[in-house]
Amino acid sequence: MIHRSGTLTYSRFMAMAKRSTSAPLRHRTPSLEVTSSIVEAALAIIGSDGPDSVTVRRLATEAGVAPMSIYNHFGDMHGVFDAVFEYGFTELAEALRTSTTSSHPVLAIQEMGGAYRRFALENPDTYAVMFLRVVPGFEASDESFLAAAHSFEQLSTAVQRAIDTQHFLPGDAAIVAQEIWAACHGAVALEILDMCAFADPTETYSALLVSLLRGLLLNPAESAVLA
Amino acid sequence: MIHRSGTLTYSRFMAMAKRSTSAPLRHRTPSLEVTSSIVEAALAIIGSDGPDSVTVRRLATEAGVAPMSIYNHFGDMHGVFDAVFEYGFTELAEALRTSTTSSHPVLAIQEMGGAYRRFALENPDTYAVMFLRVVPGFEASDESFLAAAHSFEQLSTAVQRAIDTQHFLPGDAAIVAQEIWAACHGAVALEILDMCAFADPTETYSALLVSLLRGLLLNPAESAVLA
DNA sequence: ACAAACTATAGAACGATGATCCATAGAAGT
DNA sequence: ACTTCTATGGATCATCGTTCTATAGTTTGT
Repeated sequence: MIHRSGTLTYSRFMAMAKRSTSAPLRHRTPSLEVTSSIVEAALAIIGSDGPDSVTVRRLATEAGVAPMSIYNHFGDMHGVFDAVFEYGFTELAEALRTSTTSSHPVLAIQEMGGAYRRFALENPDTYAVMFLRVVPGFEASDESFLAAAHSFEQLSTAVQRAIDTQHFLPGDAAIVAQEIWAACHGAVALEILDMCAFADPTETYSALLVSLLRGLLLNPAESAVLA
Repeated sequence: MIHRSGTLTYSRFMAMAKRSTSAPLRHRTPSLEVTSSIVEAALAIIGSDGPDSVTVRRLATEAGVAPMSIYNHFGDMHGVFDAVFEYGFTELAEALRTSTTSSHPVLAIQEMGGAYRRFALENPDTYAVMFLRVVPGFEASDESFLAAAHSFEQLSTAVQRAIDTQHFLPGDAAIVAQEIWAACHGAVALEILDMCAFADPTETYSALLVSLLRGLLLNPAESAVLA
C-alpha cells in the first residue's frame, strides 16, 4: 500500500535531507540559550500568527531546538505560555512605571491608563495570553502571578498618592486601583475583541478614564484638568 | 504485543455493545430536534466541564446524534459555538431587560449593572465563550453580533434616558453606554479569571459602578442616592 | 586527565482531536 | 407511491500534545 504523501514543506525537506546525510553530525544548542530562544520564538509566533499557532513542533523548529527540549525546560507547553505570561506582565509593569511624566497624582493615573492601552494594542496577542483564555487549560503559576501583582502595584501606589493628597475621595487604595484596572481592562478587551461597534474605541477609552476619575475625585469640579 | 487498554468508560461500553449487535437497527432523530439537542448538549457540557470539553464526538454522544449531524447542521464546530454565542446574548439581553425595577434612570442603570454581573457569574463558561477567546479560531458571525447588539441596546436606551432627564452630563449615549459596558465587563472578566487578589470582587464591582456613575452625573452630589 | 552525571538530540509512537468521505436507509414532501 | 433530503455509522486523514528510546555532546567532580 502506498501512503499518500502530503505537501512537501520546507521542514519536511530538511528532515529528508538530514535523513539522507550519512554523518550524524548533531548540533547541540548551549544549555543557557535554549530557554530564552524558546521563549523568544514563542513570542515571535504569537506576535505574527497568534497563540494558536504555537505548537510544539513549530516552536522547536523556529527556536532551532529539539521538541523534547521544550519538555526538558518547561515541563509542557503550558510552561512556555507561563513564561510568556510572566514576561508580558514584566513588560507591562515597566511600561506603567515609566509612563507617569506628570507630577499631578490624578493626571499621572490618567497617563498610566494611556500606557496600559498602548501596551495592549501593541501586543494584542500577548495581552490575550495574559487576560483572555486563549490557551485551553492554561493557568498561570504562582510565580507568574507575582509579576502580575507587581504591575498592579504600580497603579496601586499611584492611587494611594491621589488619596493621600486628597485629590481622591478617601477609601481603600486597593479597591480603587482594582476599579481603574477593571475599567481599563474592560475597554481594551472589548476593543481587541472588536466589540465596539457603536462607539469609537479611542474616544470611549479616554472618556471612560475621565468619567471614572471624575467620579473618584473629592471635588469633581477638578476634573477640568483632565484634558 | 498486547495493547494496553484504557479505562472502560460508559461510552466505550456502549460502543462495544453496539458493535457486537448483529442487527443494524439504526435510530433516526427527527430533523427539527437535532439542532436544538446539539445546542442544549453543548450548553450542558460547557456548564459542567467547560468549553474545552465540547468535542465533536462527545457532543454527538450526549446529544444522541451522529457526529456528522453536527457538520450537517452547523457546518463545523465553530457553528455550534456561534449558536451558543447567540443564545448567550439573547439570554443576557433578556436578563438586562427585566432587571430594571427602578423608575430612577440612574438607579435603573445601576440595577442593570448588577444583573450583568449576576448573569456572568451564573454562566461563567458561557460568558467565556462570549467575551473571552476560549474557543481557538472562533469568531462570531454577523447574525450573532446582532443578538449582541440587542443586549447593548438595552443599556444604550437606559443611558439615553439618563441623559435626556439631565441626570447624566450631555453627550453621546453610545459612547457613555460603551464606557459602562466596558467597566462592567472588565470587572467581571477579572473576577472570572480570578485576578482580583487584592480586593473583594463584590465590593469592587459595586464601588466601580458608583464611581463611574458619579463621574457621569451632571450633579455628582446626586450620587448619594446610589446606595 | 578521566570518569560519571546530566541533558539535548532525532525519531518513532500513542491517543485524541477536527474534519471529510462514503454507502445505506429512514423521514419528509410531492 | 415516488422522489428528494438528510441522518446514520464507520473508516480515514492530518495534526495536535505528549512520551519513550537510544545516542551523543557537555559539564562537573575527583
